[in-house]
Amino acid sequence: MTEPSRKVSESTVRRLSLYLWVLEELGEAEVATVSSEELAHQGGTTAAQVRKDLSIFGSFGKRGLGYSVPLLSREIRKILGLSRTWRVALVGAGRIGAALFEYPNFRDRGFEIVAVVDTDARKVGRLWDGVRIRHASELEDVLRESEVEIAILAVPGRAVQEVAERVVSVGVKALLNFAPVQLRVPEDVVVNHVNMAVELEALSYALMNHPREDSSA
Amino acid sequence: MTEPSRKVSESTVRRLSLYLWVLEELGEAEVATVSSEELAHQGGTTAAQVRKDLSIFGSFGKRGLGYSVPLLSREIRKILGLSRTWRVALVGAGRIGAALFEYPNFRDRGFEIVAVVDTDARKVGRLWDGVRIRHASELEDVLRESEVEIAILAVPGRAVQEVAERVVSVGVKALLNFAPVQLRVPEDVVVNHVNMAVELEALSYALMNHPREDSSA
DNA sequence: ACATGTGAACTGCTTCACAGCG
DNA sequence: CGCTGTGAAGCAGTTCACATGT
Repeated sequence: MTEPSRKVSESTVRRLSLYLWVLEELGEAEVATVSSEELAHQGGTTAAQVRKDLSIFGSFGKRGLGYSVPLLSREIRKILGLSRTWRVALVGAGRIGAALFEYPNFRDRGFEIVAVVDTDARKVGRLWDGVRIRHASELEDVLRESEVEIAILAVPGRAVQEVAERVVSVGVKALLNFAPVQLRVPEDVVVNHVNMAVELEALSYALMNHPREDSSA
Repeated sequence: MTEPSRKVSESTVRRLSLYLWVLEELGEAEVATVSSEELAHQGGTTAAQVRKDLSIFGSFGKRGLGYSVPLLSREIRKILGLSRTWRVALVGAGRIGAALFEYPNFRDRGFEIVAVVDTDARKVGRLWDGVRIRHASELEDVLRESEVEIAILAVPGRAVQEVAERVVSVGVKALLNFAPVQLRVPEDVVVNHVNMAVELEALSYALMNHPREDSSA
């Protein structure tokens, strides 16, 4: 069973993804079985949380024993929708785009980049590992031809809202946005953000408010 | 006043960072004043949330009017600790590292990359915009010499825990980790993660469970 | 009149603690 | 006996609604 018994929170989904990383590492190390305790430790959370997260989708463990590593891996893959391949477009072939394209974990996890577009005429026509870079003016055609399901937006902030609208206009329902801009999209489109500036600024805040090892003592 | 009156949540900090992006855009457009309503709209949240977030740190608005764009920008910069410069090291000069180095928003926001290290002997010695790439074996020395406060870890997953420990050993208290691995660090060290795989997998989950526009009707 | 600032209500995530089962 | 699975309790973050101030 992989039918959630209740509404699933965003954070639960993210943790499942983390558990999967841990499980695959354990799998490579030929570990057969793992406790919620151990999974929690390596995944940066608590044992109770692990059990709660998993229990939403079913009972995958054996009492007194723990979870079978290969079985739980398989179940989480199913839950997250990673037992199929997703067709992904990369919009923007700049530095970030290039880095993403090379990121080995994407393909391993079933995300196949089937289309790349850019505005830079010098890049258009080049082959990136078998994928020909097309011009951004053809964006809609490319997305349709390649039957793209997920678009990664790696374009400058000022361009991203317009790009998002064009992507959405051809029926793409999932976006991963790297620009530091909040996208406005229709309700039925899911957007996730990777905002490195926000993460750095959160660090800045933390440093400010946790002055090194206290000097008042 | 920028003293928080109460415990500040992680999410509040992240939203402040987003508000700041919006405010700076408004500032460039010469907008003088903005309501919580408008800030919320552009920042992807609600008006009440905006007011709550800001009220933790003080009263920056004028009733009946809204918030002064330049004033609020300045206040949020102060709150987030962006009125000073942070000395940042980039550990790992691969694709992701290169992309980060070029990311213009970092420098604009006061994050200055003052050191770069890599394990690849061919890269060592090269100058990246005035910063010489040093060998990873010298990591600790480099961090000390350059008085690094924040380390960006852009190294492969299998290496990142060891790198983190070395970075922490010389007193760096803030890490931004790009590897899909949960880091174990001492309590007084802050770690933020940028995990593109997790974001993509969350999209996958969302797509699975929100089949396009329902076919049962 | 209008938009902020905020206590109070609400919602939902996390933690606890233990019953259930291998 | 050990570890999972889970209702119940606790807590944190969000939303509501209005008093406050300009």
